[in-house]
Amino acid sequence: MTYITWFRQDLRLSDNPALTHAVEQGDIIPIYILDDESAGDRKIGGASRWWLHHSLTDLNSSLHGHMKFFEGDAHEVLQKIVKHNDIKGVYWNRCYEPWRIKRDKKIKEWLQDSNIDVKSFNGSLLWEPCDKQIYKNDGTPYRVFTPFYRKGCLGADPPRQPLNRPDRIDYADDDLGGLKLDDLNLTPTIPWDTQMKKEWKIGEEAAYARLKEFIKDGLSDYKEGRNFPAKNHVSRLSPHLHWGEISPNQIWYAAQAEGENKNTDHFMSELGWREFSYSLLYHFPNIDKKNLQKKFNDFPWKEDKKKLKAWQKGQTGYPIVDAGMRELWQTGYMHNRVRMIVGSFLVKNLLIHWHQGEQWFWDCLVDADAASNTASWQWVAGTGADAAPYFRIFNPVTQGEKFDGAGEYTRKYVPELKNIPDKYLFKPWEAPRAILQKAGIELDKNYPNPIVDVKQSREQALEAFQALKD
DNA sequence: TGAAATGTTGGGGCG
DNA sequence: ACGCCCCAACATTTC
Repeated sequence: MTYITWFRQDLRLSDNPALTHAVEQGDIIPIYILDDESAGDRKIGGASRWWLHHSLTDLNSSLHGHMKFFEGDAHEVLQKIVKHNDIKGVYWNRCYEPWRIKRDKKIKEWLQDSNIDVKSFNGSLLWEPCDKQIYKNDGTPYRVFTPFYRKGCLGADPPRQPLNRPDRIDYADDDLGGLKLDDLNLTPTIPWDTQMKKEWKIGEEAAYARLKEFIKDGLSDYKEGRNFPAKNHVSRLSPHLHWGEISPNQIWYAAQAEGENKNTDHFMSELGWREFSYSLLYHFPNIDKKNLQKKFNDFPWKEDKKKLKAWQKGQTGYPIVDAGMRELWQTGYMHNRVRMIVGSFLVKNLLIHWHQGEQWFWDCLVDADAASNTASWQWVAGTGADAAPYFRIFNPVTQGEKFDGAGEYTRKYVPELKNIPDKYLFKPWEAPRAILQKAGIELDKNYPNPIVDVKQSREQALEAFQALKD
């Protein structure tokens, strides 16, 4: 009896309901399908492919090299597998991107019609968006985070306790063929991943170690510390969580075990934001393209390729913005506080459409996630559910001074400003000539002048937003 | 999970 | 001692 475990966004052995179910049935064949064909314009981005490669390497090694790799339309791939092999069942953990829901539904129906046992499980969310417990009393989904989380999530049945890793896994002899992992061509042809390699430890064991380390070093001052990008007080679990190297259930209960206080509560509510994003994507499947608040549809966004490029490359002349964008480029990650700052800058100072930012993040982030990325960009743009109000515009100078006062983070990623005094670090254009000279800075030579005036562009944005209301 | 403008308060300098 | 002004510090309002 042979059962297929189809790994997708659940690249782990512990707390994996589909895997646990499969090994209880009999011998398994673990498979992974790189399905760019069904993904439309949501093909996995560059940095994410890099992560995926290493995560699959790790998982395959935990599976003693038994993983089979495929590429192409998942439905067709599975049809071929089933045709040439005696498969009794196919199991997976659910994904929630609209294109995956559509695809998986078709596959499920076809397998049922073919009399092959098929089951899907919840392996990625604490509360699934289809759970009627987390709808409002009137039967519609929440559009505001706080009641969604407090009343909806916390009022519902608690999340599943994490499952143990299966004691033993029996592998079926198979004749599937399939590709080698390297054949999926997930790693870059030009070596832009040198720094990323140094930055991350990838895989299930590394994810769990990161969780333990965060709980030991970061959680106790999470609520305040999470705002300071130079501090080590955020979990950095997002890529592990996106790829399912660790489950939200494992994180949830590990945090809860530390006892209730403002820090654990706040950290757990951040998992709640992830749930909220998934709920929004599920109920508003166009969220990656359409403004949730329709009144923004007529907003006069600017087309400005040059400024967009300057933003992408970290050459805006605003040091905290540039530091963030360079962190992203070099490491595939950006600290949350800085994500808000660079997002606000793109949308509200450059007046460039949030789609542009979202797409850049999609390609550059190792934690790029259709739900979190689109919901968060809509949030920062003010177009989304429970969004930052349109008039909330971050001042990159003030934010830098407030959250990176000593400049440790900014100087790390913008080393050309290493020697400028703190007083001028976030506004070098205001520094007296002598100070710039002493610090070895020549504006527009080795560090740009601001590409936009924040005060003026802020007023312009407020005016444009105001016009929408009228 | 803002920022800037505006309003309020209270301490200290000073005639 | 007192009133007046200044202004920093804090609070509130507005965008």
